[in-house]
This record gives sequence, structure tokens and C-alpha cells, in this order.
Amino acid sequence: MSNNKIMLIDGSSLAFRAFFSIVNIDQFKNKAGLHTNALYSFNLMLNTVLEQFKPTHILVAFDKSETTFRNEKYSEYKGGRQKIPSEFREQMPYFRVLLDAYGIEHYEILNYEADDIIGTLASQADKDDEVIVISGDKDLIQLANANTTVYITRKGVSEIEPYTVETINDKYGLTPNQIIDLKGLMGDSSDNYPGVTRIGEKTGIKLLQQFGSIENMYDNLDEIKPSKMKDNIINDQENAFMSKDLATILTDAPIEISIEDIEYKGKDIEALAEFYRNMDFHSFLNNLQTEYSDQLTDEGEELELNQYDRLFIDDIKADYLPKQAVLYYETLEENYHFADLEAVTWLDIEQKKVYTTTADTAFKSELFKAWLASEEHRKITWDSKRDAVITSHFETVLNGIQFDTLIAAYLIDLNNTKDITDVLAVVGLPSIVKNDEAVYGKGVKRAIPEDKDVFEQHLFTKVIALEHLMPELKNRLESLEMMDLYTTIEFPLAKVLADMEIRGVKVNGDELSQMNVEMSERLKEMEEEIYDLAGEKFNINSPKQLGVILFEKLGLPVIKKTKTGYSTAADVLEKLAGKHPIINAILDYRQLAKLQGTYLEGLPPYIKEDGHIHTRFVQTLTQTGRLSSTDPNLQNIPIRMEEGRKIRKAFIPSQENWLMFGADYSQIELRVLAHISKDEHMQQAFIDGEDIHSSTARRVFDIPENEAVTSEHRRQAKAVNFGIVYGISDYGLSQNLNISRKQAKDFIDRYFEQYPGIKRYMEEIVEEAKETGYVSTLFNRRRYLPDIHSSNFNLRSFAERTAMNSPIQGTAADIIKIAMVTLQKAIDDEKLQAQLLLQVHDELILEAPAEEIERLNVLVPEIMENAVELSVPLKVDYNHGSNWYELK
DNA sequence: AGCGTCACG
DNA sequence: ACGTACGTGACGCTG
Repeated sequence: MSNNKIMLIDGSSLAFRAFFSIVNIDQFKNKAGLHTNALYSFNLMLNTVLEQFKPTHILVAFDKSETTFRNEKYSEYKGGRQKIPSEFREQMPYFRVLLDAYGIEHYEILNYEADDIIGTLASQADKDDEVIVISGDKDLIQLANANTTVYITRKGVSEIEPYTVETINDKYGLTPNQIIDLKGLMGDSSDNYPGVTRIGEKTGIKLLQQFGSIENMYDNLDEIKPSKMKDNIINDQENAFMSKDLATILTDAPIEISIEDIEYKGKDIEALAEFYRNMDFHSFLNNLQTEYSDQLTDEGEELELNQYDRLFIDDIKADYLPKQAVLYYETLEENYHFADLEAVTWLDIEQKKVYTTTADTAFKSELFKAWLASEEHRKITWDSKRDAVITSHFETVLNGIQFDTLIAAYLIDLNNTKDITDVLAVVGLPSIVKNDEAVYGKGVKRAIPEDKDVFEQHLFTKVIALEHLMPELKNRLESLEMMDLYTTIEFPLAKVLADMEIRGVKVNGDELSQMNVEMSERLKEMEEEIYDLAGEKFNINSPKQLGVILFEKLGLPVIKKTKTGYSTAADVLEKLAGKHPIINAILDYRQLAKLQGTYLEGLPPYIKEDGHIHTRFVQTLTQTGRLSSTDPNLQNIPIRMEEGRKIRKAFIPSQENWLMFGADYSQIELRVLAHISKDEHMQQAFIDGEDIHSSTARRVFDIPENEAVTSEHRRQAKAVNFGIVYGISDYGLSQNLNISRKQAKDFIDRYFEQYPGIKRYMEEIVEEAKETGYVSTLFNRRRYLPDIHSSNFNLRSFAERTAMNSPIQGTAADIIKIAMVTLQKAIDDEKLQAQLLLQVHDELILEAPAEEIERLNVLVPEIMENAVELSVPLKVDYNHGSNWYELK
């Protein structure tokens, strides 16, 4: 065997150097929150050296344990080192994963260092072999010889400097072997061994040039003139020999691999791509795909745009309407209920033809409408809910949706779904689509580009991107075990939500404006009263001006400050209520001003000609799996205060003799908590149908069976239950209950004593988040918590509370979504006219003909309560009335 | 556009 | 010691 190129890498030293080569480590984190700076840098270095040396054999050696045989010789060896930063430690296991993907052998052995493995293997090389040693540690240059070059990194790991017999001689005037003697004389502060007092590199080299070796020097001490240095040499003789011994890299370590075992067979491209994706190394992934496009399947495929035909058409022929398509509607406005449809684009996947046309051309064509409505003609979409709503504006239904890429992308990565470009980056496809903002502009300047070619090209790239995204997103859903969540919950829900949005909810605008007139009068009176109390006119709606009046003019005590000045928030003002009559006046004023601004005046502009408000339920936004509602938000219509609750009177059924129907889950989050924590006491309380807050009060405040729970105790217990769901902290609870932190802590301690299963859950879920970087709901919805490892206390604490809360809130969200899909199916199957209108996190609002109410009274609670089976029962309260206000 | 505030679950 | 309850959206003010 000969003419091999054997590369031996000191993995431990290089990984460590790699870590410190990138300082702004918080910019190097993957979605799971793992720091990736060292892996990134190490990968870059590996790439470079593989490219540069093209080795036939390669091994990366690691130190196995903190102590080695050298510690038996000298217990202080490598002592006093700073402990490994956690940001580095968490990356350590992944170096092996990276190397496996590279197809590079790695090796470590108990009690020996990486150096010894390298030294031993290097000594086994044939004289015709070329040996390349790479390390960040200069000690290894002792291994240089006629066929071994030692490369030491410089400037982090981006450059390497060769050490050969010649260069070592040029630099030090020593042979590689004498480097060991030099170490013996100098000692090594980083490895923590001593050497001879006051002998550094300069003196050491001079002595070795004179004597050749430490042994020879001590044999010929009389050649050194009496001096302080000579005294030191004599006194430290033992150290010198020990240090030389410690510095000597073994060439006979008991390793169980040999050179033929480390033959380099090349990268496992798929595994490496997978690794890069996991680490969010998009640029490495892109390079890999470019280089190995032939070997990578789906994701490695170049999206060759020139294999597609791009056609702008002004009439529709049957040939243009394929069995399998990507469909895309372009609008400039986000609110698709009001937006103009600027263009319709679809891709015939089989023919590789992209058609674009105007809304007019498309929807005056019966052929096209029939194609949209056809279940057999399959369409890949981006946001099928939006597409269904827009289609409905043309008195057409959209059927045959094969896949919704937006929803899939959201489930995979909650944060990067703003547009198609983001998703391409997430899955590592080339970014062939420009940002909408770059093409259309933003704000008042937003418009279809003058150059129609630019516009059509943009649409062209979008549908092609979606075609390629689908298989990739499917794979990811599969590997994350989220396909069920997608298929049985989220995807069918989009259709249910579309129908809710399309129907909208009827709102009596006259009633709102009448309330608004009354409100204006009352607010005017209250303004006058406040100005009187303040002694001057000012803008009550300006926290800044209000702060000056309260805390400077009236001299009230400052309880809390904000970034910009005094806090005038309700909880602060409530504490001041007894001190000045203006406080209550302001609180009342604020409440009414809010009602007027947000609801009485805010809602009417959204009432369409059909008398309905069509909100948008955003399905792909929240971090927990809940929906959100915008333009307008119909999930925050007042209820807690009677004054605001009256606004619900304006929400009415859409037809004569119809009624509103509402059903809400009772304590769904606590029931979910009882289920996932398996806490026996909490489970039993729900099984026994107890009032959970009273039951908690009994336990926490130790109230005997024969005594009633006071409302104050129940209130406090309720607050503790809420706190538990939110990921409790004594401070938060103390603020909420206006009690001392100590008291809050006592409550919590007592709670955890009484509900040990909950305590265990809270501990375990945080631990799980730390280990995996994410938490999941019962239906495998995932939330990544990158800050769980943060060294910033605030960020870390927040992530810990999120870890506790998200599986609870998210599972509740999963459950009501399942209920919605099931309920809609039942309504369809029974051919009921009842229609879902709104979802408000734990409640559903429907409207129905009066005669269907009796059926709904059974059907709705039945479906909601049995949407899933938990270890505790789910309970639903329900009601009907002639408007939303009456559902109480 | 960011902040403070407040509406909901 | 750190300085917090979890998840949203919309308003008015301010710079």
C-alpha cells in the first residue's frame, strides 16, 4: 500500500476553535434554538480542506474524556480550564452527525487524547504515503517528518499554516522532535503543566540548539555558566522531564483502527442535505444542490424555468384546463374580501404550460368555472381558503383542492410563511420567486408593474415554485409526523372557514350608529367632568398628556413607569382610585372611548352591501395553533362589561325566523391540562363534575368538606388555575391578585403539593423543550422554542413558560378545530341549513332556522364533547337567541 | 412605525 | 439579581 493521501484531523481542537471563530453566536441558531456557529465554521473548514487536499484516507479524532493517562502522571494536567460554554456543549453531538454525513471516519478512545490517535496513525503510514495533520494546537508540529506536514489553523479556522521539517527548522532552528523538549522547558499554560521557571520560547530554543535535548542538557550542566537561570534549571529538573513526557504525543496508543479503515468513500449527499436543512444552513445546502444536482432527488432538482411555456391568453379553450394543475389568484390587497382579482394563473403540470389571464376572461368562461368546480380536476394551491373566497365572488365554487402549500408550510415552520419566497428558503429550494414587495411595491405605491412581462414572469415563477414545493412539503410533513394533523384537521378546516367567511355575520349598522350617537353625548359630558376635575382641557386619550395631569399637576403617586413616561394603564389607575375622583372618571371614559372607537365606529365600514361583516380567520399565524381574526377582529367583541356587551345586540341572524346559536367549551384548557399531566386529583375533580375553581380552593386553602368555599377563595383559586395554564410565576400571580410575592409563592407551593402531577408535567415539558428544542400538542402540532437555551434570563424564562402553556393552548385549539370539521360534515350530511359563523377559541357561533334549534341543541354539544376522547370529560354549554347578546 | 392601552379567549 | 403571567388585533397618539 502506498501513495495514499492520509488526512488526520484533530476534531476536538478544531471544533473548539470553530466555536470561537464566530463571535456573534446568537445569529447562528437553527429553528430548534440550537446554536450552530461551531458546526457552521467546522463545516466550512472541512469543505475547504477536502477541496484543497483531496485525501484518499481521512480520520477525525476526538478527545474522549476530560481525564486521560496524562492525569495519572500529573493530576493538574489540563486543570483550571474554564468550563465549556453551554452554547458549545450543545453542539458537540452534532459533529459526529456531520462527519457521518460526510462519510468521514471519526474515532476516540478512553484515556487518550485526539493527538495520540493522530500520532499513532501517522506512525503507521507507509513511507510513500503523504500524511496531512490538521489541528488548532501547535503541539502537534512534533509529528512533522519527511512525509508528514502539520497544518495549524490561523484566524479562527479560515486559514491553515503548514509546518514541515524545513519550515520548523527555519522558524525555530529545531527538529520536530525537539519541539517536545521545547515544551518540556517552557511548560504549557493552557494544558497547565509547569516547565522550568522563567524559561520561555527564546531561551528554550537557545538551550536546545546548544544541547540538542533536555537529557543531554542535564548530563552537561557544567557547560552552563552559574546564573539564576542555571539555578532554575537545576531546581526544576523534575518538572522539565515530566513536562517533556506530558508533551510527547504517543505513537503507540492502543487504537483499534488502522489506515485501511479510514479510506474516504465520499459524502452521503442525502444525509448531508438533511443535516444542512436541520441546521438551517441554507447556503451550504444550495451549494450542495448545485454541485450534486444529479444525485439529489426532489429538493436537489433545479427548477429549470425554460422547460415551461409561458402563455398569456384572452380566451379559454378546453385544452388549457388540465387534470392536474397549480392554481394561483393574484390580488394586491391583503383583504381578499374586498380585493380586485388582478390575474388568474395556472400551471398544467403534465404539459408544463403556464397560463395567465384576466379575471374577466376567466370568469366569463363557463368552461373555466366548470373546471374550478370540478372535483376531478386537481389543483395545488397557496391558501385554498383565500382562493375559495375569491372564487365565490364570481358565483362559482372551488373544488378539487389537492394540496394547500400555505397550510403545510405553516405547520412545518410557524414563522416563515409570509410569502412563497420564505417557504422556498425553508425547504431549501432555489429562490426563483421575487418578493411581492419588490415586484408590486408597498403602501400607496403598490401597483401592478408597468411592464407586463415583469408581472407575468412573477406569476409564472409562483406557480412553478408551488409545484415544486408540494412534494417537498409533503415529505417534511411525513417526517415530522404531521401528515395526520394536516389531512384530518387543518386542510379540511380551511374549507369550513372559507364558508364561514363567505357567509359573514349580519350586523345591524343602524343599531351601531344609534348607540354611537348616545355614546358621543355621554363621552362629551364625561370629558367636561374630567376637565373640571383636572382644572384644564387636555387630550384624555393621550397617555402622555394624561400622565402630566395626574402625576405632575395633581401630584398623584407614580406606581409604574413605561419606556416613555408614566404608566396610566388601568391596573395602575385602579390603585389610585381612592386618591382622586378624576381617576374613576378617566377609567369610565377610557372604557367608553374604546367601545366607540373600536366597535361602534370601527365595525360599520366593514359591513358590505349584503349587510354582513366578513372577517378573515387567519389560519396560519399563531404560534399555538389558534386562529386569529382580522379586518375586523370578531374574536374580541366585548362581553365582560355590560356596557360593551350590548354591542352584541347588533349581531343578528341573516334571515327572518332564524336564530343565533352559541356553544362553548367549559374549562377546556384545564381539562386538557388534567389530561396531559395525568394529575389524578385534577382528573378526579372533572370526572366528578366538580366546579374546578372551588375544588382547587378547597385543596389550596384547606377548606373542609362541611364548609362552603367563599367567593374570595374561589376567585383566588381561579387566578392560580389561570396562572398554571400560563406557566406560573409568583410575580405574575402576585400582580394579578394584588398580593405579595411571598403569598403568591405560598399559593403556588401549596398548589403543587396538592396537584403533584401538574408539577411533574411542568418540569418535564421544560426538560423536553430543552432536549428537543420544541414542544408539541396532542395532535403533534409543534412549536420551536429557540430561546430555551438562552443565557438571557428573561428570554429563557419566557421560553419556559411558553413550553408549559403552548401544549395546553394548542391542544385546546386542535380540539375545537376537529369539532368544527366534524360539525360541518354533520350539517352537510343532515342537510341542515344551519351555518357556522364564528369561532372564538373555545366557542362556536352559528345561525339557523328556528326549527333547527332543537336539533342543534343535541348535535352541537354532542359533536364538541366527543371531538376527541380525553381522560376527563369535555363539557359544552349552549344557547340560542335572536342576537349574539342573548347567547348567555 | 412604535408605543401604550385595552378588547377578547 | 434578573423582571414576567399565555395567545391575539385595533385604536389613538406621537415622532
